[in-house]
Amino acid sequence: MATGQPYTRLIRRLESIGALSEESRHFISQLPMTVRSYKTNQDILREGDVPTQCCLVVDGYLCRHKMANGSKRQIISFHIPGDMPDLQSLHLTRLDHNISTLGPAAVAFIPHAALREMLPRSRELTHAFWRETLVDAAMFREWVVNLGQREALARVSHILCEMTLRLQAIGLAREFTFALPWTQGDLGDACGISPVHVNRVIQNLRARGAIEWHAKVIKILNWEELKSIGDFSPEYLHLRGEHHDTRIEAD
Amino acid sequence: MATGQPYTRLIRRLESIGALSEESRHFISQLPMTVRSYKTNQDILREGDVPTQCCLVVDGYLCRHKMANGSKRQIISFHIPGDMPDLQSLHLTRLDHNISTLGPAAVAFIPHAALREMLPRSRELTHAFWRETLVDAAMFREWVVNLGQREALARVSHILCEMTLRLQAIGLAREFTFALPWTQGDLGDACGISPVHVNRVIQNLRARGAIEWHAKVIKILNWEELKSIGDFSPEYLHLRGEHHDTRIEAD
DNA sequence: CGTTCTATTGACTCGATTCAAACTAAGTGG
DNA sequence: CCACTTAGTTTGAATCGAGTCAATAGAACG
Repeated sequence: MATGQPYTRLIRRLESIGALSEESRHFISQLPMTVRSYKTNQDILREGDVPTQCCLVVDGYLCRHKMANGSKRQIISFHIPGDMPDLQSLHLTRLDHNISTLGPAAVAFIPHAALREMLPRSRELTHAFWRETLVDAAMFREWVVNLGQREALARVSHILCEMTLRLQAIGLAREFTFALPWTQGDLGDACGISPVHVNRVIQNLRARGAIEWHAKVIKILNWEELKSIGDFSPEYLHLRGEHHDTRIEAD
Repeated sequence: MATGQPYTRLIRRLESIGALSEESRHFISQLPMTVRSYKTNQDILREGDVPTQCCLVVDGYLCRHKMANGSKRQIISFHIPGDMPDLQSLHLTRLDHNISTLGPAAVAFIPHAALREMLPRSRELTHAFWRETLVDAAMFREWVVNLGQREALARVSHILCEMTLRLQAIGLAREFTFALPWTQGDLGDACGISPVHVNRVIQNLRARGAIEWHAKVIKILNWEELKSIGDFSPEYLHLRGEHHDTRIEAD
């Protein structure tokens, strides 16, 4: 996994949903960034915080989560390199959820001031960043559908499908195999099911020959079946290119 | 329910999350709008559509929803006067969900062209509209928590709390009483529970003396208890003003 | 005034949770 | 490098929240 410069990650992500001009890429490469490393399950931001900088995932996985009833954790989104999980803090001062690592991760921080100075100068980048937050919202909508209307087996399959395409879009999931440092408990908190049941679901998927998952590496053995079990259609990801019926060609 | 001009609704909504200058209010009042009336359960936009205008709720309720497994409907958000449920269409060309009425409604349409011309001229309005879409996303996040971590009684209570505050914020829910043209089935599609179970939950809330609901009018009898049952905290709505522990003063 | 949609109630079933225990992998310190 | 500790995975049994099916009652509509 070549680390690359933080801004390379960001450019690649922004380009996965829309074209960027040479000028925009230059603007981004000029943004000041401070990179920091985190261990597993470390909080990066907490509910109620008032951030003065935005974070950008460079390596590893982050998640956003909220607590319900004081103790139950709901994971709201997963974030991969190139994502800016708190872009919203540019316009909403107080954070309404937590941001933490899942597994070790590297995160870059960009001061709000730098972004606020850059955006008015580039309509294309304003557009791109705004759209980034809108795609974020689109994923939440699908997450709502996932939790509200699908049973456990489909929920888990759906999330695995989403991760596959998102990782492929930034070049981190060749051949349908990728690192996934989540515990089964994490996945349960994302799907709204108990860790015990996650385990049963995963064994079901293994028995069907749909996936292989061992030592924090997952391999999708039967993409079509996983999509079908998970009732998955990729339109909501608003990725560029066609329908992504199969991403095999996206080597 | 005084109808008022469409732009009055919009200004009021935008001001419920942040201040607007005189100039901004003027810009908005100059936007071209075409108002149309709809009956109950009419589609305004469908998944896959490529809108060329944004819609603004003037009167009544809209909802956004997606289908899962081809037949199950998940309602993703409710929209009240002043909301612009497809603001995102400014930057995401293809709609990934449906927008329909719940009960009769009046909707104003604003051409994308007019908004695209206005926004670059006003940093405040770009900020305000962007923030509007971010608050939208914040409500989705809470919706995810609601579906993922709370049981049926709490889910329903939580949504009723949310509607109360949102309606109060635009002056449509004095004294904790307001019109709600949803069927129990609609509410079930929003909470991810069956219509039969919605009925049982409502009767439970009635028996506790928490609400009264009859003839499409709901009255919150015990706000504190409803909040407590629904595990409700209003921060995610990002409304202006303090903590909204009680909104009685917001006459 | 019948047609249709919505609300209500009861009985049965099922997916998922909880509790508990066993097992395995991973990490720490001596 | 092993012994100990801790975190994560796996399995089974009992229980429960919610769904489904079905039938009835009531409200709204033309």
